[in-house]
Amino acid sequence: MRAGTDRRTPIRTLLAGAADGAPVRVTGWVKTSRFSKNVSFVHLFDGSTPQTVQVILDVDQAEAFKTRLGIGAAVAITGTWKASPGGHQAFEVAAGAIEIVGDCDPSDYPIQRKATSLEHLRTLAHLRPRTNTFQSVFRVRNAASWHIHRFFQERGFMWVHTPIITASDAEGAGEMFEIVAGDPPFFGKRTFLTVSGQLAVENFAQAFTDVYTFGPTFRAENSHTPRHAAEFWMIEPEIAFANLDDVIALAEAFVKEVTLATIADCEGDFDFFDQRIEPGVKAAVIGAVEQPFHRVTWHEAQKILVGVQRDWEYPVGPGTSLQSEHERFLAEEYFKGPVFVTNYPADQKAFYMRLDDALTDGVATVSATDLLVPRIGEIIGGSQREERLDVLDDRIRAHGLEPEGYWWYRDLRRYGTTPHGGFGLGLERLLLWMTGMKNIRDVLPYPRTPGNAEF
RNA sequence: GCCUGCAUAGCUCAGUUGGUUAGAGCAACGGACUGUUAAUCCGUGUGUCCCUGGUUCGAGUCCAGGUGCGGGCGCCA
Repeated sequence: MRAGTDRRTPIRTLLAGAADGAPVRVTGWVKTSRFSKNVSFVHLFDGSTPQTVQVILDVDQAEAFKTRLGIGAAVAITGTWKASPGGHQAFEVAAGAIEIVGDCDPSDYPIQRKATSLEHLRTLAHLRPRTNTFQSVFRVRNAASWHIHRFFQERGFMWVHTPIITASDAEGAGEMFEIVAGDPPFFGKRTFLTVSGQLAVENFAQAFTDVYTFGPTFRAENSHTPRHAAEFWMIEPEIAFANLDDVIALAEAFVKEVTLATIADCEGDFDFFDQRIEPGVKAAVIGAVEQPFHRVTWHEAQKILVGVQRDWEYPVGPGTSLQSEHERFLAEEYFKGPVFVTNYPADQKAFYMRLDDALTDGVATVSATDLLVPRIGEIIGGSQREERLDVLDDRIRAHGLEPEGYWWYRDLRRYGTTPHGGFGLGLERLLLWMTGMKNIRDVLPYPRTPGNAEF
C-alpha cells in the first residue's frame, strides 16, 4: 500500500525538472496512445499543464494493456523519469507498474481524438473539461481569479462577502430572479438573487475605505447573445475619498496587471489560444495593456461618430445612445485599444451615479465610465457615486423609485459620507477578451442562459 | 423581447431543376508498420435525413406548424 505522500507527481512538476532516473508516480487520463511491435506510447494529461507526459510501454506491457489504454481511460503509472530519444520532449516516463483506475470505452466515449465544435461540447459540459480548449480556459479562469484577489489584497483592499440574497428589488441593473421559498415569505418580505453587490459594498467602503466584492451575480434578462449569461461572476471594487479619476486609474491598473500576470502564469494556454482560437490574440492583448488606455467623454465620442462617413444602423449625435456598433468602432477602429468613455447623459444611467456640476452642451451628465475593448465592447461599468442626499433623492424619484425603499443607502449620506466610487467588471468578459474565446458559454464551467441549466 | 440562419453517420459536412441501392473526411474497430508526436498505410461497419402534418406517381430536397441549436440587435457586466 502506497503512502499518502506518494499519491502522485503533477505532470507540471515533472516537466519543470524532475531528476533523471527518479522514481515517479503519474496519474491522469489518456490523451492519445500508439502501439507497435517494439515500443508503445501513451500520452497522459492531468490538468496541471497544457502539456502531456509521454509514457513508454515495453512489448509485454503493451500487449497486456493496449485494449484498456484508449482515449479517456484514467490510469496511474509508476515508473522512472528518464531522458527521451524522441524529438518532442526531453524526458518521459518508462512505465513500471500500470494501473487502470477507470476504464473508458473509446467506441462510445463522446470525446473524440479530433476537432469538435464548441457548440457540440456545450452539450457535454460534464466531459468538455477534458479537452484542450477547456483545459486552457479553466486554468486561465483560475489564474485570473487568483490574480484578481492578489491585486486587491496587495493594495490593502478588503474582500467583502456581500449577500447573494437581497431585498433590494431595484438595484437598477436588470431583471431579478425572485426567491419563492416559504408562505408567508421566508424572509418576511420579497427577496431576490443579487444583480450587484454594489449598494451593499458601498457601506463597507464607508468603513474600510478600499473594499471589493467578487462573486456570482444573477440577471433574469432574456438575453441571447455570446456576451450575456444569467449567472456570472463580477468584481466590484469600491473606494472612499475618491472621484471618477481615481476609479478610472484603479480600473486601468487592475485590467493591466491582472491580464499580464495571468498570461505570465499560463503561457502555454495562451499559446494555444493564439494558435487555435484567435490568431494574434496574445500579442494584441499584451500590446493593449502595455499602453495607456484611451479616454473620451460621451459628448466627444458622439462628435467622433458624427464625423465618420458611415451608414450607422443606429443614429449618432446628441440625444442618441452608444450602441454596440458604435462601441466597437471606438475601441476597434478609432482608438484601436481599450477606451474609457466618461460623463454619460444622466438620463441614460443609474440613479446612484454622481451628477456632474456643469452641463455639457446643455445636457446633464454623470461621473460614470464604461471601459470598451475590441471584440467584446463593454467589460467595465463604473462611476463616482452620488454622495449628496438631496441630489440622490431627486435622482431616485426621477427614476420613478421611492427614496424610502433605500433608507439604509440614504443613511450613509447622512453620517460621515465621503466622495466615493467603484466599478463592476464581468469576469467572463475579461476572459473572452484575454483568450479570444467568442462565447460566454465557453468560459463558464456550467453556463446558465435562458432555457439552459442541464448541468 | 425583435430579426435571422441551421438541423443528414459518433463528429464536421456534401447531397444538383423533387427520381430508384444517401456520400466524403475524421473518429471507432481489425491488421501492418514506425522512438512515435493530430504518426502513416491497408481494410471494416455505421443512418427514425429533428418531429408532426401537407403537396406529389415519388420528398433528405417543396409547403405549414412545432422542437432544438447558432448568429445579429436590445438590455447590461
